[in-house]
Amino acid sequence: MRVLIIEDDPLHRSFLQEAVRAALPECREVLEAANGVTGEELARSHGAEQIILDLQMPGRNGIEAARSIWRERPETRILFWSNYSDEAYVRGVSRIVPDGAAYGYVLKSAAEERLKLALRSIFIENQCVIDREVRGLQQKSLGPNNGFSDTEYEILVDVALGLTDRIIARRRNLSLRSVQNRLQQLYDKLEVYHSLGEETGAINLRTRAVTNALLRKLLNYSALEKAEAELQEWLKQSAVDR
Amino acid sequence: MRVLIIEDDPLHRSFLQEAVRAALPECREVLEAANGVTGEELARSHGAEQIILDLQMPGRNGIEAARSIWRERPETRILFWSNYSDEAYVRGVSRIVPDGAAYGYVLKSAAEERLKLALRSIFIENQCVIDREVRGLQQKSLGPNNGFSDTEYEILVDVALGLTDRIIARRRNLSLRSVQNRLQQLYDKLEVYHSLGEETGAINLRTRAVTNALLRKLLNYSALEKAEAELQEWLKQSAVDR
DNA sequence: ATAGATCTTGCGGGTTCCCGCAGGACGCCG
DNA sequence: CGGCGTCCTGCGGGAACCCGCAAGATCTAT
Repeated sequence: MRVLIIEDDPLHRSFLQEAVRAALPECREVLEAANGVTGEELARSHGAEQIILDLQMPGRNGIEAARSIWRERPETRILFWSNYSDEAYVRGVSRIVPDGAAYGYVLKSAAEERLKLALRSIFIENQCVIDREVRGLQQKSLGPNNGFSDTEYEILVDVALGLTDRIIARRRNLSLRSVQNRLQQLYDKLEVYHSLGEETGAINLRTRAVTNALLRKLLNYSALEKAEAELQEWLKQSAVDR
Repeated sequence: MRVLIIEDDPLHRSFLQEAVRAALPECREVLEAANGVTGEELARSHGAEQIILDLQMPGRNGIEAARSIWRERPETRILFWSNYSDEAYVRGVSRIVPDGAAYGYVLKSAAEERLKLALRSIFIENQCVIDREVRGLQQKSLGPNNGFSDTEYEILVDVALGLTDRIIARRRNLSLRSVQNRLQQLYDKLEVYHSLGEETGAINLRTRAVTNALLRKLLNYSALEKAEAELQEWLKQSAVDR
């Protein structure tokens, strides 16, 4: 067996190296990469089947790397190893995991023992291991009760990117009014109205919705970065269409 | 000599412990805290005069901790030890450092040797040590040429918090039109107009300004968090006034 | 199949935003 | 002192936003 570690922090990298050697004695080689780009290259050139992946890295982040790795070999087993359980990350991961793939999500704050257990479960038993805390988020956020549906999330992102209602309508193939309806749902769910004092009209709903989403970690830097890239792509595309 | 380490990541904590012991043999005791709150308590109860402080921590973050520590004992020597050189952090630190205080800002990605040198310079020689990269940011961002003046930054924050022009005017003691003038400067400096395709009117200037600021790390989570707290404070205050 | 819930769309209006224009206040310098 | 640049301020108008109302469309369930 061979394991690839993609992690930018050298301390965490050597810690992972250590943990892998201890938990997986059958592992005969451990590769290391310090960022997303070289990580992908290594994964491709060595045909890595077991990967430990940090989500937050400068440049190409973990989610992008995972997506392109899984696109080539969906059976790759990936353990996400992250500092945070931001809803933006959790959502991003859920969105890209292929059907039936074995993966894991363990927080860096977890005890070393948990990490080792997760390593064996995923890489040997081929089972999913999701940190309890992350699991809770998944259920809450993906259930339609309290959380945000995919379409609502799309609109939220569009608003955050600074698109006009009209452009959002064009991009998502909706009428202007429908976009505004969805916006109202958003304002409701994000509790934009109560976020300031009771001064009516004291608030710009649009930007406040975005910062509320940021404050509750529904959005974060890497989500914005990714969304921005997709938007630029779409802009090029739609310029051609017209 | 006694050194206090405030850092949430256990790996980095023990690494710092090690580095301090190696670089400062005259240090007879090293205290550790895993978050801002207990860090402040330890600093107070032990009268710590040398502190190594992580900026990004859950809950009470490094900037808040530093501010309250420096408020009590401005002669405390603090080494900021951070993953990032976001302009938001750099600006936040510059804003709170007392006159003549010795402090340092070293990135976690720096070589171990740099860290040790910085430790000696700050804690023994009482000299400031600012990472080159951070230094560059400081000069660029605080000079009025290319960067943002304090008043512009204030307005940017207010916009990000979702305040209306009218409320911003009231908060900053300006007329409505002045606020809007400043907004136009902001849109200009943040290059809001060119951030999308040349489609005129395709863009909501207000929210786009915020995300542009986020994307270039002029704002980040902890800056928003802090600004939100100050806003709530002001809301209470102004409710009393009225 | 019929009723009810949910989603979409159009219309209309009140409000806020964005900004050009122009007048006034203040400091600087020859 | 008279010009000049910079900032603050008011006015006005076009555009975008927020949202109540109401008529279709779609889907579900009994």
